[in-house]
Amino acid sequence: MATEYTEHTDSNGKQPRTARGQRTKRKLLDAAALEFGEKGFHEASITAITQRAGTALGSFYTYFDSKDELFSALVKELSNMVKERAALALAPKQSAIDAERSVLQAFLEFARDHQEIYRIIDEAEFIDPQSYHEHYERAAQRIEERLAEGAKAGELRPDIGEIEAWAIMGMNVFLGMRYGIWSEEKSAVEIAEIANGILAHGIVADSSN
Amino acid sequence: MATEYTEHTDSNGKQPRTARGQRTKRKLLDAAALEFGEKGFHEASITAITQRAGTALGSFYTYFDSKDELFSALVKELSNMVKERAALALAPKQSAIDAERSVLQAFLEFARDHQEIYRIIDEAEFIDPQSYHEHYERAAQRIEERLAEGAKAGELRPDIGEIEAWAIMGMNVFLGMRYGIWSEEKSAVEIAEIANGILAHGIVADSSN
DNA sequence: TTGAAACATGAATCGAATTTCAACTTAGAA
DNA sequence: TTCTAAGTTGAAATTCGATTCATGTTTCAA
Repeated sequence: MATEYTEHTDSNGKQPRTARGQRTKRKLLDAAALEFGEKGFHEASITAITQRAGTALGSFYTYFDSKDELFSALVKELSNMVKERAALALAPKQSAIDAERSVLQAFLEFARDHQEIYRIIDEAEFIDPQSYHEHYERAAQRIEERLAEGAKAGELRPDIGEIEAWAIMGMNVFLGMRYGIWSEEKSAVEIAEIANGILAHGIVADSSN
Repeated sequence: MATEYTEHTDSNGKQPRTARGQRTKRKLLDAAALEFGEKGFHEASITAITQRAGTALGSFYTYFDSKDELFSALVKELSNMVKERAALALAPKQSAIDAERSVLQAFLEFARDHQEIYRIIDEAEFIDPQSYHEHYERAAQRIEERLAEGAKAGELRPDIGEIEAWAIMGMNVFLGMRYGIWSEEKSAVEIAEIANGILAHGIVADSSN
Protein backbone atom coordinates (compact mmCIF):
# COMPACT_ATOMS: atom_id res chain seq x y z
CA MET A 1 0.00 0.00 0.00
CA ALA A 2 2.66 2.47 1.07
CA THR A 3 2.72 5.14 -1.60
CA GLU A 4 4.87 7.05 0.87
CA TYR A 5 8.48 7.25 -0.13
CA THR A 6 11.27 7.89 2.28
CA GLU A 7 13.96 10.46 1.69
CA HIS A 8 16.90 8.09 1.83
CA THR A 9 18.74 8.28 -1.48
CA ASP A 10 18.09 12.00 -1.26
CA SER A 11 17.30 13.16 -4.71
CA ASN A 12 17.72 16.50 -2.96
CA GLY A 13 21.24 17.16 -4.09
CA LYS A 14 23.04 19.34 -1.60
CA GLN A 15 20.53 20.52 0.95
CA PRO A 16 20.86 24.19 1.92
CA ARG A 17 21.42 24.78 5.64
CA THR A 18 20.17 28.30 5.97
CA ALA A 19 17.02 30.14 4.95
CA ARG A 20 18.99 32.04 2.35
CA GLY A 21 20.13 28.77 0.87
CA GLN A 22 16.57 27.48 0.72
CA ARG A 23 15.48 30.56 -1.18
CA THR A 24 18.31 30.35 -3.66
CA LYS A 25 17.70 26.68 -4.39
CA ARG A 26 14.01 27.35 -4.91
CA LYS A 27 14.74 30.23 -7.27
CA LEU A 28 16.97 27.92 -9.29
CA LEU A 29 14.32 25.21 -9.48
CA ASP A 30 11.66 27.71 -10.58
CA ALA A 31 13.93 29.28 -13.15
CA ALA A 32 14.87 25.85 -14.44
CA ALA A 33 11.23 24.86 -14.90
CA LEU A 34 10.74 27.90 -17.12
CA GLU A 35 13.96 27.47 -19.03
CA PHE A 36 13.62 23.73 -19.62
CA GLY A 37 9.95 24.17 -20.48
CA GLU A 38 10.67 26.81 -23.10
CA LYS A 39 13.87 25.50 -24.61
CA GLY A 40 14.10 21.83 -23.78
CA PHE A 41 16.95 20.25 -21.87
CA HIS A 42 19.77 20.68 -24.33
CA GLU A 43 18.98 24.19 -25.51
CA ALA A 44 18.58 25.34 -21.94
CA SER A 45 21.84 26.53 -20.42
CA ILE A 46 22.92 26.77 -16.83
CA THR A 47 23.96 30.31 -17.52
CA ALA A 48 20.44 31.23 -18.63
CA ILE A 49 18.92 29.45 -15.65
CA THR A 50 21.09 31.30 -13.16
CA GLN A 51 20.36 34.58 -14.94
CA ARG A 52 16.63 33.97 -14.66
CA ALA A 53 17.07 33.05 -11.03
CA GLY A 54 19.12 36.17 -10.43
CA THR A 55 22.11 34.32 -9.04
CA ALA A 56 25.69 33.86 -10.14
CA LEU A 57 26.63 31.00 -12.40
CA GLY A 58 28.75 29.35 -9.74
CA SER A 59 25.93 29.31 -7.20
CA PHE A 60 24.28 26.61 -9.25
CA TYR A 61 26.94 24.14 -8.17
CA THR A 62 26.32 24.91 -4.53
CA TYR A 63 22.99 23.12 -4.88
CA PHE A 64 23.30 20.70 -7.77
CA ASP A 65 26.08 18.43 -8.92
CA SER A 66 25.16 18.76 -12.55
CA LYS A 67 22.58 19.87 -15.04
CA ASP A 68 21.22 16.32 -15.12
CA GLU A 69 20.73 16.24 -11.40
CA LEU A 70 18.78 19.47 -11.50
CA PHE A 71 16.57 18.05 -14.21
CA SER A 72 15.90 14.91 -12.19
CA ALA A 73 14.97 16.89 -9.12
CA LEU A 74 12.59 18.94 -11.21
CA VAL A 75 10.90 15.93 -12.78
CA LYS A 76 10.23 14.44 -9.38
CA GLU A 77 8.79 17.69 -8.12
CA LEU A 78 6.53 18.13 -11.12
CA SER A 79 5.43 14.52 -11.05
CA ASN A 80 4.19 15.07 -7.52
CA MET A 81 2.33 18.21 -8.55
CA VAL A 82 0.46 16.26 -11.20
CA LYS A 83 -0.41 13.57 -8.71
CA GLU A 84 -1.75 16.08 -6.20
CA ARG A 85 -3.79 17.84 -8.83
CA ALA A 86 -5.46 14.60 -9.86
CA ALA A 87 -6.25 13.79 -6.25
CA LEU A 88 -7.92 17.17 -5.83
CA ALA A 89 -10.19 16.50 -8.78
CA LEU A 90 -11.77 13.47 -7.16
CA ALA A 91 -15.03 14.55 -5.56
CA PRO A 92 -16.02 12.27 -2.69
CA LYS A 93 -19.30 10.73 -3.88
CA GLN A 94 -19.10 10.10 -7.59
CA SER A 95 -19.40 6.96 -9.64
CA ALA A 96 -16.28 5.25 -10.92
CA ILE A 97 -16.99 6.48 -14.42
CA ASP A 98 -17.57 10.03 -13.27
CA ALA A 99 -14.31 9.89 -11.36
CA GLU A 100 -12.44 9.17 -14.57
CA ARG A 101 -14.22 12.01 -16.28
CA SER A 102 -13.25 14.41 -13.49
CA VAL A 103 -9.64 13.35 -13.56
CA LEU A 104 -9.39 13.76 -17.32
CA GLN A 105 -11.03 17.15 -17.22
CA ALA A 106 -8.70 18.31 -14.46
CA PHE A 107 -5.77 16.93 -16.37
CA LEU A 108 -6.71 18.86 -19.50
CA GLU A 109 -7.09 22.08 -17.56
CA PHE A 110 -3.82 21.53 -15.78
CA ALA A 111 -2.05 20.81 -19.07
CA ARG A 112 -3.29 24.08 -20.47
CA ASP A 113 -2.10 26.04 -17.45
CA HIS A 114 1.27 24.30 -17.15
CA GLN A 115 2.49 23.34 -20.55
CA GLU A 116 6.10 23.37 -19.30
CA ILE A 117 5.33 20.55 -16.94
CA TYR A 118 4.26 18.17 -19.64
CA ARG A 119 7.14 19.05 -21.86
CA ILE A 120 9.61 18.45 -19.05
CA ILE A 121 8.11 15.15 -17.97
CA ASP A 122 8.03 13.97 -21.58
CA GLU A 123 11.64 14.85 -22.12
CA ALA A 124 12.56 12.82 -19.04
CA GLU A 125 12.14 9.79 -21.27
CA PHE A 126 15.50 10.73 -22.71
CA ILE A 127 17.26 12.60 -19.93
CA ASP A 128 16.19 10.58 -16.89
CA PRO A 129 14.35 7.44 -17.99
CA GLN A 130 13.99 6.10 -14.47
CA SER A 131 12.00 9.10 -13.30
CA TYR A 132 9.92 8.88 -16.43
CA HIS A 133 9.08 5.25 -15.76
CA GLU A 134 8.27 5.92 -12.15
CA HIS A 135 6.02 8.80 -13.06
CA TYR A 136 3.88 6.73 -15.38
CA GLU A 137 4.01 3.52 -13.38
CA ARG A 138 2.66 5.38 -10.38
CA ALA A 139 0.02 7.20 -12.36
CA ALA A 140 -1.15 3.93 -13.90
CA GLN A 141 -1.26 2.35 -10.48
CA ARG A 142 -3.51 5.10 -9.15
CA ILE A 143 -5.88 4.62 -12.07
CA GLU A 144 -5.86 0.88 -11.53
CA GLU A 145 -6.75 1.36 -7.87
CA ARG A 146 -9.68 3.56 -8.77
CA LEU A 147 -10.87 0.99 -11.29
CA ALA A 148 -10.57 -1.79 -8.72
CA GLU A 149 -12.74 0.17 -6.31
CA GLY A 150 -15.30 0.66 -9.06
CA ALA A 151 -15.27 -3.04 -9.76
CA LYS A 152 -15.64 -3.89 -6.09
CA ALA A 153 -18.65 -1.58 -5.94
CA GLY A 154 -20.15 -3.48 -8.85
CA GLU A 155 -20.04 -0.45 -11.14
CA LEU A 156 -17.31 -1.71 -13.41
CA ARG A 157 -16.61 -5.08 -15.00
CA PRO A 158 -14.86 -7.29 -12.45
CA ASP A 159 -12.03 -8.26 -14.81
CA ILE A 160 -10.81 -4.71 -15.27
CA GLY A 161 -7.09 -4.32 -14.50
CA GLU A 162 -3.69 -2.96 -15.31
CA ILE A 163 -4.07 -3.01 -19.07
CA GLU A 164 -7.22 -0.93 -18.96
CA ALA A 165 -5.44 1.47 -16.63
CA TRP A 166 -2.64 1.99 -19.14
CA ALA A 167 -5.12 2.37 -21.95
CA ILE A 168 -6.99 5.08 -20.06
CA MET A 169 -3.76 6.83 -19.18
CA GLY A 170 -2.67 6.82 -22.80
CA MET A 171 -5.99 8.28 -23.84
CA ASN A 172 -5.66 11.01 -21.28
CA VAL A 173 -2.09 11.89 -22.15
CA PHE A 174 -2.73 12.10 -25.87
CA LEU A 175 -5.93 14.07 -25.46
CA GLY A 176 -3.98 16.38 -23.15
CA MET A 177 -1.31 16.87 -25.76
CA ARG A 178 -3.66 17.38 -28.69
CA TYR A 179 -6.40 19.42 -27.06
CA GLY A 180 -4.55 20.86 -24.09
CA ILE A 181 -1.20 21.85 -25.55
CA TRP A 182 -1.43 21.91 -29.33
CA SER A 183 -4.73 23.73 -29.49
CA GLU A 184 -7.48 24.83 -27.20
CA GLU A 185 -10.22 24.78 -29.80
CA LYS A 186 -12.44 22.53 -27.73
CA SER A 187 -13.39 22.85 -24.08
CA ALA A 188 -11.99 20.50 -21.47
CA VAL A 189 -15.53 19.58 -20.49
CA GLU A 190 -16.40 18.53 -24.03
CA ILE A 191 -13.28 16.43 -24.47
CA ALA A 192 -13.74 14.74 -21.13
CA GLU A 193 -17.38 14.03 -21.94
CA ILE A 194 -16.62 12.38 -25.25
CA ALA A 195 -13.68 10.36 -24.00
CA ASN A 196 -15.78 9.26 -21.08
CA GLY A 197 -18.35 8.03 -23.55
CA ILE A 198 -15.85 5.46 -24.77
CA LEU A 199 -15.42 4.12 -21.25
CA ALA A 200 -19.13 4.18 -20.60
CA HIS A 201 -20.45 2.67 -23.83
CA GLY A 202 -17.58 1.82 -26.14
CA ILE A 203 -17.87 3.00 -29.71
CA VAL A 204 -20.17 0.35 -31.17
CA ALA A 205 -23.57 1.46 -32.53
CA ASP A 206 -26.78 0.28 -30.70
CA SER A 207 -25.48 -1.41 -27.46
CA SER A 208 -26.73 0.50 -24.39
CA ASN A 209 -27.57 3.66 -26.30
CA MET B 1 -8.45 14.79 -49.34
CA ALA B 2 -4.96 14.73 -50.85
CA THR B 3 -2.79 12.74 -48.50
CA GLU B 4 -0.23 12.89 -51.27
CA TYR B 5 2.70 15.14 -50.55
CA THR B 6 4.85 16.63 -53.23
CA GLU B 7 8.60 16.64 -53.01
CA HIS B 8 9.05 20.39 -53.27
CA THR B 9 10.79 21.52 -50.08
CA ASP B 10 12.90 18.40 -50.50
CA SER B 11 13.47 17.02 -47.08
CA ASN B 12 15.96 14.95 -49.05
CA GLY B 13 19.00 17.04 -48.29
CA LYS B 14 21.54 16.77 -51.04
CA GLN B 15 20.46 14.05 -53.43
CA PRO B 16 23.23 11.73 -54.59
CA ARG B 17 23.68 11.61 -58.36
CA THR B 18 25.37 8.27 -58.74
CA ALA B 19 24.68 4.75 -57.53
CA ARG B 20 27.66 4.97 -55.20
CA GLY B 21 26.20 8.10 -53.68
CA GLN B 22 22.84 6.38 -53.17
CA ARG B 23 24.52 3.57 -51.33
CA THR B 24 26.51 5.85 -49.08
CA LYS B 25 23.51 7.94 -48.15
CA ARG B 26 21.54 4.81 -47.33
CA LYS B 27 24.35 3.45 -45.17
CA LEU B 28 24.38 6.72 -43.26
CA LEU B 29 20.62 6.63 -42.73
CA ASP B 30 20.73 3.04 -41.51
CA ALA B 31 23.66 3.70 -39.21
CA ALA B 32 21.91 6.77 -37.86
CA ALA B 33 18.76 4.80 -37.05
CA LEU B 34 20.84 2.43 -34.94
CA GLU B 35 22.91 5.13 -33.29
CA PHE B 36 19.99 7.47 -32.49
CA GLY B 37 17.91 4.53 -31.35
CA GLU B 38 20.56 3.33 -28.93
CA LYS B 39 21.93 6.59 -27.63
CA GLY B 40 19.33 9.24 -28.31
CA PHE B 41 19.95 12.34 -30.38
CA HIS B 42 22.41 14.17 -28.20
CA GLU B 43 24.53 11.24 -27.12
CA ALA B 44 24.75 10.05 -30.68
CA SER B 45 27.70 11.56 -32.52
CA ILE B 46 28.28 12.09 -36.21
CA THR B 47 31.63 10.43 -35.77
CA ALA B 48 30.03 7.28 -34.41
CA ILE B 49 27.42 7.30 -37.17
CA THR B 50 30.01 7.54 -39.92
CA GLN B 51 32.06 4.83 -38.24
CA ARG B 52 29.07 2.51 -38.16
CA ALA B 53 28.36 3.35 -41.77
CA GLY B 54 31.98 2.70 -42.69
CA THR B 55 32.51 6.10 -44.27
CA ALA B 56 34.71 9.05 -43.47
CA LEU B 57 33.47 11.77 -41.17
CA GLY B 58 33.48 14.35 -43.93
CA SER B 59 31.26 12.25 -46.20
CA PHE B 60 28.40 12.95 -43.90
CA TYR B 61 28.29 16.55 -45.07
CA THR B 62 28.09 15.47 -48.67
CA TYR B 63 24.55 14.28 -47.95
CA PHE B 64 23.28 16.23 -44.98
CA ASP B 65 23.64 19.84 -43.97
CA SER B 66 23.59 19.05 -40.29
CA LYS B 67 22.87 16.48 -37.65
CA ASP B 68 19.38 17.94 -37.28
CA GLU B 69 18.64 17.53 -40.95
CA LEU B 70 19.66 13.89 -40.82
CA PHE B 71 17.39 13.34 -37.87
CA SER B 72 14.46 14.94 -39.67
CA ALA B 73 14.98 12.82 -42.74
CA LEU B 74 15.04 9.75 -40.56
CA VAL B 75 11.85 10.63 -38.72
CA LYS B 76 10.00 11.07 -41.98
CA GLU B 77 11.27 7.76 -43.27
CA LEU B 78 10.32 5.89 -40.11
CA SER B 79 6.94 7.55 -39.92
CA ASN B 80 6.19 6.17 -43.35
CA MET B 81 7.30 2.70 -42.30
CA VAL B 82 4.85 2.77 -39.42
CA LYS B 83 2.07 3.89 -41.71
CA GLU B 84 2.77 1.11 -44.19
CA ARG B 85 2.89 -1.49 -41.47
CA ALA B 86 -0.52 -0.44 -40.16
CA ALA B 87 -1.96 -0.59 -43.67
CA LEU B 88 -0.68 -4.14 -44.05
CA ALA B 89 -2.47 -5.21 -40.91
CA LEU B 90 -5.88 -4.35 -42.26
CA ALA B 91 -7.48 -7.50 -43.60
CA PRO B 92 -10.05 -6.79 -46.28
CA LYS B 93 -13.30 -8.04 -44.76
CA GLN B 94 -13.30 -7.35 -41.07
CA SER B 95 -15.62 -5.33 -38.89
CA ALA B 96 -14.60 -1.84 -37.81
CA ILE B 97 -13.88 -3.08 -34.30
CA ASP B 98 -11.80 -5.98 -35.55
CA ALA B 99 -9.85 -3.59 -37.74
CA GLU B 100 -8.81 -1.61 -34.66
CA ARG B 101 -7.82 -4.81 -32.92
CA SER B 102 -5.68 -5.85 -35.85
CA VAL B 103 -3.97 -2.49 -36.06
CA LEU B 104 -3.17 -2.46 -32.35
CA GLN B 105 -1.83 -5.98 -32.45
CA ALA B 106 0.36 -5.18 -35.45
CA PHE B 107 1.52 -2.03 -33.73
CA LEU B 108 2.56 -3.94 -30.62
CA GLU B 109 4.45 -6.50 -32.63
CA PHE B 110 6.15 -3.82 -34.68
CA ALA B 111 7.12 -1.91 -31.54
CA ARG B 112 8.78 -5.02 -30.14
CA ASP B 113 10.72 -5.60 -33.34
CA HIS B 114 11.74 -1.98 -33.86
CA GLN B 115 12.19 -0.31 -30.54
CA GLU B 116 14.58 2.22 -32.09
CA ILE B 117 11.83 3.53 -34.30
CA TYR B 118 9.60 4.48 -31.43
CA ARG B 119 12.38 6.05 -29.52
CA ILE B 120 13.37 8.18 -32.48
CA ILE B 121 9.85 9.31 -33.28
CA ASP B 122 9.27 10.16 -29.64
CA GLU B 123 12.42 12.21 -29.45
CA ALA B 124 11.30 14.15 -32.49
CA GLU B 125 8.98 16.00 -30.11
CA PHE B 126 12.10 17.85 -29.02
CA ILE B 127 14.40 17.76 -32.01
CA ASP B 128 11.93 18.27 -34.83
CA PRO B 129 8.50 19.13 -33.45
CA GLN B 130 6.99 19.68 -36.86
CA SER B 131 7.69 16.13 -38.00
CA TYR B 132 6.38 14.85 -34.70
CA HIS B 133 3.12 16.73 -35.15
CA GLU B 134 2.75 15.57 -38.70
CA HIS B 135 3.38 11.99 -37.73
CA TYR B 136 0.62 11.93 -35.15
CA GLU B 137 -1.80 14.17 -37.03
CA ARG B 138 -1.63 11.81 -39.96
CA ALA B 139 -1.94 8.70 -37.84
CA ALA B 140 -4.98 10.15 -36.09
CA GLN B 141 -6.50 11.03 -39.43
CA ARG B 142 -6.15 7.48 -40.66
CA ILE B 143 -7.86 6.18 -37.53
CA GLU B 144 -10.61 8.74 -37.93
CA GLU B 145 -11.17 7.64 -41.52
CA ARG B 146 -11.52 4.03 -40.44
CA LEU B 147 -13.97 5.01 -37.74
CA ALA B 148 -16.00 7.05 -40.22
CA GLU B 149 -16.28 4.05 -42.50
CA GLY B 150 -17.41 1.95 -39.57
CA ALA B 151 -20.03 4.54 -38.73
CA LYS B 152 -21.21 4.72 -42.32
CA ALA B 153 -21.60 0.95 -42.31
CA GLY B 154 -23.76 1.27 -39.19
CA GLU B 155 -21.30 -0.65 -37.06
CA LEU B 156 -20.14 2.28 -34.98
CA ARG B 157 -21.97 5.14 -33.34
CA PRO B 158 -22.59 7.85 -35.92
CA ASP B 159 -21.19 10.66 -33.79
CA ILE B 160 -17.73 9.13 -33.57
CA GLY B 161 -14.98 11.50 -34.67
CA GLU B 162 -11.59 13.10 -34.21
CA ILE B 163 -11.57 12.99 -30.43
CA GLU B 164 -12.22 9.26 -30.35
CA ALA B 165 -9.45 8.81 -32.91
CA TRP B 166 -6.94 10.59 -30.68
CA ALA B 167 -8.13 8.64 -27.66
CA ILE B 168 -7.58 5.34 -29.49
CA MET B 169 -4.19 6.45 -30.72
CA GLY B 170 -3.14 7.40 -27.20
CA MET B 171 -4.27 4.01 -25.94
CA ASN B 172 -2.26 2.28 -28.62
CA VAL B 173 0.88 4.31 -28.09
CA PHE B 174 0.91 3.84 -24.34
CA LEU B 175 0.13 0.14 -24.56
CA GLY B 176 2.93 -0.11 -27.10
CA MET B 177 5.34 1.59 -24.74
CA ARG B 178 4.35 -0.37 -21.66
CA TYR B 179 3.83 -3.82 -23.14
CA GLY B 180 5.87 -3.55 -26.29
CA ILE B 181 9.00 -1.76 -25.16
CA TRP B 182 9.22 -1.85 -21.37
CA SER B 183 8.31 -5.47 -21.02
CA GLU B 184 7.02 -8.32 -23.09
CA GLU B 185 5.34 -10.19 -20.27
CA LYS B 186 1.99 -10.32 -22.07
CA SER B 187 1.27 -11.35 -25.63
CA ALA B 188 0.31 -8.81 -28.25
CA VAL B 189 -2.87 -10.78 -28.87
CA GLU B 190 -3.91 -10.57 -25.24
CA ILE B 191 -3.26 -6.84 -24.99
CA ALA B 192 -5.10 -6.13 -28.22
CA GLU B 193 -8.03 -8.27 -27.08
CA ILE B 194 -8.41 -6.46 -23.77
CA ALA B 195 -7.97 -2.98 -25.21
CA ASN B 196 -10.47 -3.87 -27.90
CA GLY B 197 -12.92 -4.79 -25.15
CA ILE B 198 -12.95 -1.17 -24.08
CA LEU B 199 -13.93 -0.06 -27.56
CA ALA B 200 -16.48 -2.83 -27.90
CA HIS B 201 -18.20 -2.63 -24.50
CA GLY B 202 -16.68 0.13 -22.41
CA ILE B 203 -15.69 -0.74 -18.87
CA VAL B 204 -19.05 -0.54 -17.13
CA ALA B 205 -20.46 -3.73 -15.54
CA ASP B 206 -23.62 -5.36 -17.06
CA SER B 207 -24.36 -3.30 -20.24
CA SER B 208 -24.11 -5.52 -23.33
CA ASN B 209 -22.29 -8.33 -21.53
C1' DT C 1 30.40 40.77 19.16
C1' DT C 2 32.78 37.36 16.72
C1' DG C 3 34.46 33.59 14.15
C1' DA C 4 33.66 29.65 11.41
C1' DA C 5 30.64 27.54 8.23
C1' DA C 6 27.62 28.55 4.47
C1' DC C 7 26.84 30.83 0.58
C1' DA C 8 27.85 33.88 -3.62
C1' DT C 9 30.61 35.29 -7.46
C1' DG C 10 32.16 35.04 -12.44
C1' DA C 11 36.46 34.64 -15.00
C1' DA C 12 39.03 30.88 -16.60
C1' DT C 13 39.37 26.07 -17.70
C1' DC C 14 38.12 21.97 -20.05
C1' DG C 15 36.19 18.76 -22.99
C1' DA C 16 33.70 17.29 -26.61
C1' DA C 17 31.29 17.61 -30.72
C1' DT C 18 29.96 19.70 -35.06
C1' DT C 19 31.44 21.58 -39.15
C1' DT C 20 34.93 23.05 -42.65
C1' DC C 21 38.21 22.37 -46.17
C1' DA C 22 41.85 21.41 -49.40
C1' DA C 23 43.78 17.40 -51.40
C1' DC C 24 42.71 13.05 -53.42
C1' DT C 25 39.95 9.16 -55.80
C1' DT C 26 36.23 7.19 -58.48
C1' DA C 27 32.32 7.06 -61.66
C1' DG C 28 30.39 7.24 -65.93
C1' DA C 29 29.11 10.07 -70.15
C1' DA C 30 30.87 11.23 -74.48
C1' DT D 1 40.05 6.32 -73.41
C1' DT D 2 39.46 10.71 -71.36
C1' DC D 3 37.92 14.17 -68.63
C1' DT D 4 34.97 16.43 -65.42
C1' DA D 5 31.63 16.15 -61.94
C1' DA D 6 30.65 13.57 -57.98
C1' DG D 7 32.16 11.54 -54.12
C1' DT D 8 35.77 10.57 -50.28
C1' DT D 9 38.93 11.60 -46.76
C1' DG D 10 40.36 12.97 -41.93
C1' DA D 11 43.04 16.48 -39.73
C1' DA D 12 42.21 21.03 -38.08
C1' DA D 13 39.33 24.90 -36.98
C1' DT D 14 35.36 26.30 -34.46
C1' DT D 15 32.00 26.57 -31.31
C1' DC D 16 29.82 26.24 -27.17
C1' DG D 17 28.48 25.39 -22.71
C1' DA D 18 29.30 22.64 -18.37
C1' DT D 19 32.17 22.66 -14.55
C1' DT D 20 35.95 24.39 -11.45
C1' DC D 21 37.96 27.33 -8.20
C1' DA D 22 40.06 31.03 -5.67
C1' DT D 23 38.28 34.95 -3.56
C1' DG D 24 34.89 37.71 -1.27
C1' DT D 25 30.48 38.14 1.50
C1' DT D 26 26.74 36.79 4.67
C1' DT D 27 24.61 34.12 8.21
C1' DC D 28 23.91 32.71 12.76
C1' DA D 29 25.14 30.14 16.96
C1' DA D 30 27.67 30.80 20.94
